[in-house]
Amino acid sequence: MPATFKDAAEAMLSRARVRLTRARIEVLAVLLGAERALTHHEVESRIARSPGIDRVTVYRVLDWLSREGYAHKIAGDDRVWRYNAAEHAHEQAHAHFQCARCGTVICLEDVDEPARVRVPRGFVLHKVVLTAKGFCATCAHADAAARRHAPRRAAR
Amino acid sequence: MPATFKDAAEAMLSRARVRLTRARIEVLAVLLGAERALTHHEVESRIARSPGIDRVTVYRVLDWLSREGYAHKIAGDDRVWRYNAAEHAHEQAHAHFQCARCGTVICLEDVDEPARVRVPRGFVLHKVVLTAKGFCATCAHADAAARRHAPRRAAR
DNA sequence: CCACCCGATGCAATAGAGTTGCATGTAGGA
DNA sequence: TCCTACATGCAACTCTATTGCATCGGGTGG
Repeated sequence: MPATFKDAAEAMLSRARVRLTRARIEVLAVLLGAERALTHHEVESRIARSPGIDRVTVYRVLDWLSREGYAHKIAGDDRVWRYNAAEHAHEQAHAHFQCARCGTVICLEDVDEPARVRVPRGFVLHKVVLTAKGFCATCAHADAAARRHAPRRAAR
Repeated sequence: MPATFKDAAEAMLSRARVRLTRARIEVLAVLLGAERALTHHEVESRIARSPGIDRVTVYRVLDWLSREGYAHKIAGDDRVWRYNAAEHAHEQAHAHFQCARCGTVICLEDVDEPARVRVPRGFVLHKVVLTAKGFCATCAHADAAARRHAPRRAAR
């Protein structure tokens, strides 16, 4: 992890009323340096080197980052939270791709439009989330290979 | 739970190569009689009366129902699976509303269009899921009331 | 109509993500 | 520099869901 991410993280967090702690800087730096959304576990292991920050602290920092708007908290189909740095404040058409095989989550950029949604009477709509599901490149290859060896057994 | 749901469940499951067991009928009947997606826990307690079916069996039956296409398995933000009977085989623009306060999930009918999504090279897109987030009617009321009493403290 | 077989079930133990309570440490303002 | 509110470490805990294994039973072949 280049020092630049740590610097960037520090710069992002340098605001009044925000406590600049090592844990926050390190975690945000990890998120900034990631090419995809990371799970708590992944964040933890990418911090590993250096004195080490407690599991629980990482949970709390991730939670704090998402509450404060520095990160997005994404629920996957595997019941695991994933986080990514909220670089571009894409408030509107927010979309993610989720691999049905390995769980990988990435942010999608090319999204046409949010699509209008009507909710029942009395309900309040806050936002609409688009989730694309399928296989990531790695898993698409693996799946294709598996099918070649056992063409009868389709990969669910 | 009217007997009609149980009958309907039994009719749906009466197919060759499908074992018609009490657990499957009861669980599917519960889903058919539900006005919204139910958690495993809710399904279990709605079955409660009558001899009682094991927790694990309910898990396995729900899983089986979703694998066989009789139900949809929905991942919520609270790390709890919710299931609803797959009455109309809405393969395309599938949309759910999810309450950010109580977790309630319902199926949405009024959805404009699936919205085109482009995925990175090598990725395979299976389907696009629309998730609307906000407050259900009950929680919208509760939130409004809470704001009146403590207007400074916005609901998260 | 009955016996047999494979899939379904019950029960207990286990897995794994995330949370909470409490004592201690520390960032940052006065 | 001192103080205080907030952040952290540690351990115990919650909760949903899964797995192993012995037993049961639905439904089909004979």
